[in-house]
Amino acid sequence: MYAKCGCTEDARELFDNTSERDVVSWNAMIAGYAQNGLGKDALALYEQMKQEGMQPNNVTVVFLLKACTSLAALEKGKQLHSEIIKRGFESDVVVGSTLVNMYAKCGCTEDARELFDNMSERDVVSWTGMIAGYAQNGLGKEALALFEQMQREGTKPNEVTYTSVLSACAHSGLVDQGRYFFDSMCKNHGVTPTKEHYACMVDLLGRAGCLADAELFINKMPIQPNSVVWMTLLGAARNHGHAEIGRRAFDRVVKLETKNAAPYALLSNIYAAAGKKDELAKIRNQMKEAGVKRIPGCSWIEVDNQLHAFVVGDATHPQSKEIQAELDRLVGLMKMEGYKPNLSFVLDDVEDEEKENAFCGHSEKQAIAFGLINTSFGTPIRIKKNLRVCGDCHNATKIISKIVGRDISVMDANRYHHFKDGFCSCGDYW
DNA sequence: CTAGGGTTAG
Repeated sequence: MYAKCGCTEDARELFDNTSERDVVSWNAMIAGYAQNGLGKDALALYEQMKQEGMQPNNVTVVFLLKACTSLAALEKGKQLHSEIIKRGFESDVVVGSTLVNMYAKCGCTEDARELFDNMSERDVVSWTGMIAGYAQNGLGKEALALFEQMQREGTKPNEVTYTSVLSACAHSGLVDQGRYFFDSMCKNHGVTPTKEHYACMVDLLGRAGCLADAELFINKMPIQPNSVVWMTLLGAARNHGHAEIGRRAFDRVVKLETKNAAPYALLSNIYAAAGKKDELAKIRNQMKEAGVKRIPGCSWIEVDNQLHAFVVGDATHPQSKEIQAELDRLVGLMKMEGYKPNLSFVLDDVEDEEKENAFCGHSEKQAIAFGLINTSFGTPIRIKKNLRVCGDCHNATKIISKIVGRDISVMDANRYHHFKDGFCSCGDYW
């Protein structure tokens, strides 16, 4: 009960003081960790569980898999998979769906699909999970093909399925298909669009650069648009450098979410990219007046399977020299590419205030510019390409993608992005 | 024989 409410510490105390613990108590505690973003603790507790001779059941492994998914701990997930086979939990629909999800979210869509095809039983959740897996990895066509197959085989899509389908269209630039599915969902399948569906449509239109359409779409919504919808538009305005629409979306978000720093960061990005220093300063002031605090930015970069994290302002890390060398190399590449540094690109002699400005519009290039310092980062997340950049990373990704001449994948504190053909697919990753 | 799986945004 405590664990479900997010009070994992209280739950743990109670758990530790319970003399007779059965599988259900262990499951509840592991679930508490896994569902509150404490994947590592969940996995650690499982080690303890095994040491104490307690046998996991099919419910235990579902939570453990969820922990692996949130940590993108693919190797651990694979170990669990073999344990699932050994213990005979494989045929459980829920376990199967969770496994498929784990593989897909770790970027292994092919493995996920093979598992999915071999499942003895599939329900609407299994189908939706696999479709979402494709969507999150930018495989829009595969997602839509599976959606067709699902219907052919007689499973009726529900509102979550449609959310995944629309997200697949958005992440793959399938604008017309997305519009079609949105319409047919209402007319032919009796699914009333929710705010999630509207957010997907705004994302779809916004990503494709149809910002005016996206704004019009919001203004015609029959339900009250929430902050997520406006944030989606603001994000799209940032990505396409549209200051006017960005400003309008920003004003809406700030009214709905007074303490969120994200809209300030996004609007700052727009103004910084457009060189509007006056506007940038105004936003900073407005943020101060509203008492909104910036969450320190953290960016990661992976080069040849080595993952490094960067935190603004931390110059004391022992590995800072090696990282600095790697950053210098990347900066050199950028310059060769004819990239023109803006704002405070030059690291050593920036004023503190400039740093603040840039931090407001924190982006990877600015992170690099500040010589943000590495802290080595535990388990590298599996990725097919050997270079990754993370952070509030849109601009940086474009640049670095161009430099290395191929698609790259990106992560920030919460999301995994894969850039392909100018579109970015995002999924939860952290 | 209860628990457990899929969705949106930056």
